[in-house]
Amino acid sequence: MSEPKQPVGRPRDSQIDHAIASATRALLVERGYAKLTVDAVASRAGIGKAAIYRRFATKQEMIFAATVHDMEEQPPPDSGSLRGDLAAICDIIAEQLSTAPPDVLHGLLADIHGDQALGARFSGSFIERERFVIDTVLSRAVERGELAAKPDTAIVHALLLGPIFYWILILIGDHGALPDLSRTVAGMVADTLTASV
Amino acid sequence: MSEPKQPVGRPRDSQIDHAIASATRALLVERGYAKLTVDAVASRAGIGKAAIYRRFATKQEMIFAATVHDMEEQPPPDSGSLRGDLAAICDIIAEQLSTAPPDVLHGLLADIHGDQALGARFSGSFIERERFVIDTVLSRAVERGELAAKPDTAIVHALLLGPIFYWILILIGDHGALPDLSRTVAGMVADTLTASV
Amino acid sequence: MSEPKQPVGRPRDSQIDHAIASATRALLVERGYAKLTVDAVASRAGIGKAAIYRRFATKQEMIFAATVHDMEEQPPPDSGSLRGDLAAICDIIAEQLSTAPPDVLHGLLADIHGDQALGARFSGSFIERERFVIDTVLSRAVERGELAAKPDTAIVHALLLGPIFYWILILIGDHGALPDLSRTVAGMVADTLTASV
Amino acid sequence: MSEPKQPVGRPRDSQIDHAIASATRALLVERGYAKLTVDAVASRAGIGKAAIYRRFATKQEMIFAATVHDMEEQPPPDSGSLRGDLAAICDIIAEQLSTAPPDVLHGLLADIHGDQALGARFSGSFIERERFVIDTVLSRAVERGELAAKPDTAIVHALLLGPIFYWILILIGDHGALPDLSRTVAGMVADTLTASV
DNA sequence: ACTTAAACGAGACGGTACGTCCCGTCTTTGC
DNA sequence: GCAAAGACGGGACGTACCGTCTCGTTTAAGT
Repeated sequence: MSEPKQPVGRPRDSQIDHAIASATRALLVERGYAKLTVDAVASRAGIGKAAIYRRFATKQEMIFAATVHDMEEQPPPDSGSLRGDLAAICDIIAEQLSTAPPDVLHGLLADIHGDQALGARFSGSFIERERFVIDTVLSRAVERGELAAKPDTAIVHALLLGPIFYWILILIGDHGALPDLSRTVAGMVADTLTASV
Repeated sequence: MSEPKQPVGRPRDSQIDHAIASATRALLVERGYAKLTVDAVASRAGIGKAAIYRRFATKQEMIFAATVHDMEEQPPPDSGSLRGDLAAICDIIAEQLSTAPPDVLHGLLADIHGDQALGARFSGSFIERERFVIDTVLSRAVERGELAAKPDTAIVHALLLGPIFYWILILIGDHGALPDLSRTVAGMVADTLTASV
Repeated sequence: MSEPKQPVGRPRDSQIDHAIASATRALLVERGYAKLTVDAVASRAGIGKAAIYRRFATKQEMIFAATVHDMEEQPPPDSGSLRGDLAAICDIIAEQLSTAPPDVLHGLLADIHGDQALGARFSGSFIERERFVIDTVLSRAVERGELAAKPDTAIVHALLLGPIFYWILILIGDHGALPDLSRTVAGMVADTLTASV
Repeated sequence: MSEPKQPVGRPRDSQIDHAIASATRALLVERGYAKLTVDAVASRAGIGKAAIYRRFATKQEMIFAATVHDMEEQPPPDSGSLRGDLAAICDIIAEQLSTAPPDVLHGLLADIHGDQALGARFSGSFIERERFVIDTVLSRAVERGELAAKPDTAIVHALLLGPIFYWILILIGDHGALPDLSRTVAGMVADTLTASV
């Protein structure tokens, strides 16, 4: 009846999972996305290539796991006001996007949307996580009476994070301007939502 | 003294330029960005690889030329109101982004930002064009008295187009919802700008 | 002082020895020497790879044990005449070589002579056995008065078995012609030896 | 009607054919058959691996071409007597086999007989060449009246070269004894053939 | 019965080579 | 004197196999 799936044979070495992720991240920073090779990751991690391909079907999945998948979950902010919550969400995203080398972001997104399976996993992890955070914040605003009705989460999602992504990914704008942009976006979206009550 | 570059020898065949661009676009649609090879483009176009590399330094430049570069210039809209102009800008962008396969957009962006020269060309063509369009629209709004002062064009750029790009590139959202999103974004930005007077 | 190596712990399972040898032979026939893998042998035998490497240092030793080593010893023939004895020796060898797939013989020989230890074992088992058989037959011929002096065993060995091996291993000749070849070789060598008296 | 197959495109560089063969032979001598890698051959030859795999489907075909296929043709000896001709044939073969590293011979033979296509090519080159040489020598002996009828070439082939191959490949006998063995074999076969008149 | 120590099936591990693919360049022949 | 055809050096990919190494379990011999 139960399916505890007690595994036979030698179990996977979880240290190797970490070693792969670490080596991948280090090499992404050192050499950039385009120059990253699986052999280099294996060599840096002190393991064999087979150990990588036993875990990931392709190089892209490995990178995905080492970056997007391993991002720690962020609990929804709770500042007491919708505007404050939205600003916090923007700040966190801006912070996360700023720390990654810019070509990694593009390479990663290109790979994600060039592979059916990865696209689904991306939606299921990062996108879904953001959706949940925004949804929670909006629900609290409704409870507080700031909003009369909960608006479409997906639309708010795009309105809120779109400008941040665009600034970093497309305009390659000054990162120093990001806090200002965050506040502007958050305020604009908050005003729009409360006004439509 | 003059440099009209009077060409010696057989001139380049302009039909080949078109054949390359056509073959590239066709293969991008058929196979996707990741599976596009220069050999395949040459074969499909019925030409030799040398003819491609005589025109473009890299595969990325070829794709760039066949996609971004060939986008026709759009004059700034002039609907009479800021809100209408912004909505028109959003609609045009949404339309252009919708026609391309999504993985091509990501691949292209990744290549653009992975190559110094292409990045500059992209800024000089697409980005600069949008900047000019938005700047013109904002200036007209100031003349009309809709705005007290012309706000930072780059910020408006991000606020306006960010959500559209995010919807299409990151969320892979329903294209049917794009007109609504365009109107929402344009209204929101217009309200924010006029309110801050 | 004594070294009976009284074993502690679980004793080796002799059924596994047979399972390995059987699986090895079966896979050699089914897939050929080049395609034989240790994993396949283990899988076919229903055992783990460790059980194989506990018994044999290398894949080559395993194959060697499953083929050469298991050949039963043949007592020297005693037909009453040198010619008859030599023909019997040829027939037995031809019979043994015919049963094995030809690529196995070559693979085995290559491995044997590519590995010091295996080469010595091969010399000590197969070669030495043949040498002894031929030596015995020649000695009996001397006793019988068929030969005046015992000729160099190694030379006779080569003269006698060389053509058989060559026919099977190099020419990949018709096996139906082997009895004829055996008789021809035996007669020729016998004549040569007796003529040189 | 004609099929001169006038090739389009850049022709193969015949220097590369030689470079591959030379590098292969050099590395076979330096490292032995088992340690030969395609990458090492490419590196030594100063070429890319693709240039090798454009010419040969597998590593084995490459080695085959560099060794067996490139052996210069030897015209049939014509010493004036059957015995002399046979001895010459034996001497040439013994000489050729002696110069090659022993593990190369075994590895080569194993590969040849482990691959259908290579086996056929081997028969068509080396084996056929020897067959022709022996056939010519036997025909001349018939013309000279040394032989009443031409015996089966394949049988003579095996009788003549078998002992030489066996001595070198199986017995790993002393190479110093080869001239003696050659003479013994040639005399024995010549006697047998002439006696059966 | 209980301990002990090795053997066992399963399969992960480091390493090495394979054969494939593609990029951007170079070299022919033909129009 | 350019164009197609395609060979070239280089380099990464993903696969396969070897011989080793854990795991948790089983089996006998010695207590």
